[in-house]
Amino acid sequence: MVRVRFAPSPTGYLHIGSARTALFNWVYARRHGGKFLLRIEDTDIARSESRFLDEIMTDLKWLGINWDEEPINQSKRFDVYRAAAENLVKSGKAYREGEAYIFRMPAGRVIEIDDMIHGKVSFNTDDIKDQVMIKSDGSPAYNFCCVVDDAYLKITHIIRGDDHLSNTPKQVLFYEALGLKTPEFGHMPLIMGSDGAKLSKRHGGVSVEEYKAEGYLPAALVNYLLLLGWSPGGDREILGLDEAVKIFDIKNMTGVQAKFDLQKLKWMNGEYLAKEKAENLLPLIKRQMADAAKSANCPDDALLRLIDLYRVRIKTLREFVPATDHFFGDGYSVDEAGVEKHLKPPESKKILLDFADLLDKVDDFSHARLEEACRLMAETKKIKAGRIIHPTRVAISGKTTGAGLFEMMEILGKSKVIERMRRAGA
RNA sequence: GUCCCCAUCGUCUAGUCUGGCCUAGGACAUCAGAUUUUCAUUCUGACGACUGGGGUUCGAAUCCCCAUGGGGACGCCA
Repeated sequence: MVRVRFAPSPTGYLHIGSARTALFNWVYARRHGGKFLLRIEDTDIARSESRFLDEIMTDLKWLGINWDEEPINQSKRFDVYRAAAENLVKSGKAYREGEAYIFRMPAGRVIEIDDMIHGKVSFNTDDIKDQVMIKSDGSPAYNFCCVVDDAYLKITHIIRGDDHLSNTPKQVLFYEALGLKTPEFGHMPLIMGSDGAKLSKRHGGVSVEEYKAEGYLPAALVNYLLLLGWSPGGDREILGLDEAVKIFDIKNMTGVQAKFDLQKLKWMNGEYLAKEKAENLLPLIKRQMADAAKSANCPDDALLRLIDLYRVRIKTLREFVPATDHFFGDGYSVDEAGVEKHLKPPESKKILLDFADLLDKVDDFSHARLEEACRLMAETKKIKAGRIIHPTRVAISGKTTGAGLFEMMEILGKSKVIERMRRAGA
C-alpha cells in the first residue's frame, strides 16, 4: 500500500512551492489508493509556533488537501532518535563527539538511487562528510530523524523537491545502517521566479496566504500548480484535483525547473471566476470589501448583481473593489486620460447634457429602456451611439472600462446618473 | 571550489524513454483584424523555440560525448 507524506516545518507560512509538493504527494496517494500523511517537523523548538502550524493546515484544507491519520510531531520523539543513534554507536557505525552523535561516512562507496522522476542518479560517499545525527543540544539533525520517522510511518514513496536530491544518499545510508527498507524517491524540480531567481515576494507572492488574500480561487491555484512540471496530456489545461487523481502518472513529470508565471495564473483564475456561481463568490467579495475598508451597506441581492456583472471582467477578487468603487459613493477613482478624451471636448459635454435631459424624462430606468433611449437619440442627432456612450461611461464611473453602460446606469439609479452627468457636463 | 540535477517559442508545456508520422503542436502574454454602433466576452490571424559543437545512423528535437548556460546541495537549518 502506498503511503506518502508531507512534512512541513511550522516555522513560517506555507510556501507556494511546498504547497505544490504537498499537492503532488496527495494526488499520488489518491491515485494509488494509498494514504497521505502529515508529519510536523518541529525539531527547532525555538522557531516553531503553533500559529504557523494552524495556518499551514488551514491552507492545505483550503487547497482541498486532506490527510489520513493523526499527524505526528518530531518534537515528541527525541528519545526515539537518540535510541536509534545509540545503536549505531554500539555497532560502530557512528561515534560520539561530546553530546553529539555522528555517523561515520563509509569510504569509496557509490550510492545509486533510481529516482521516479530523474531515473538513475549516483553519488560517491567520498564526496560526503560524516553526518551529525543528534546535535549537542540533544535535538536530532534533519536527515536522521527524517529517516527514522519515514520508516516508522512506513512511507513507501518520498516525493519532494530537488533541493533534497543531495540529501538522498545520506538518507539511504541511514536506512541501510539502521537495517530499514529504503523507500522509492521522486524529486521534483523547484519552482523559480519569473526571472529565474529564487521565488520571492516581488514575483507575486511566496505564501499560499498571499494568493488567498489577493483573491485567487483555490481551484485555480491548484490547477496552475498542477501544470508546473506535469502535463495531463493532449491539449488539456483546465482540470481539477479529481481529474488529476484519475490520470496522474509521476513518470510524466519533467525534471525541469519551472518559472512561476503570474500572468498565466491570473488568466486561469479569471477562467474559474467566470464559471463560479455569484452566490459562492459573495462571501469572498464581502471579505475583499471589508479588507479594503469599504464597508458597503449594500444588500446581498444588489451585490450579487454586481458580482454577476464583474466576475467575467476581473482576474482576481481583489480587483473587484477598485473596479466597482463608483457604485459605492462619490469617492471613486477617476481615469484622467479617459476624462481628457471623452469629457473635455465641448461637443461631448453638450451631448452629455442633452442625454441627461432626455433621461430626466425616462421613468422606467431599466437597461433595456435606457439603451433604447440612447439609440434613439443617436439616430435623431445623426451621431454614432459611441459618441454618447463613452462620455456617459466616464461621467458616471470615472472609467473607460467596466460593465455594460446601461446595466451600470440601471444599478446606479436615475438621480445618481443624472447628477454625475450634469456635473461632468458643466 | 567539489558533487548532483536540468536544457524545445518571452513563459508553462507536447514531442525525447520506444530515432522517421515534426516544414516541431497547444496554452499564457504580445500585436493585428472581425463581432458586440459602449466595456468585457467570443472568433480569426500574426509573431515566436529544438543552447553550441562533435559523433552514432540511410535518417536525430529524440541516442552518446564535450562545451556553455541555469538551478540545487555541500549547516550541530529544515
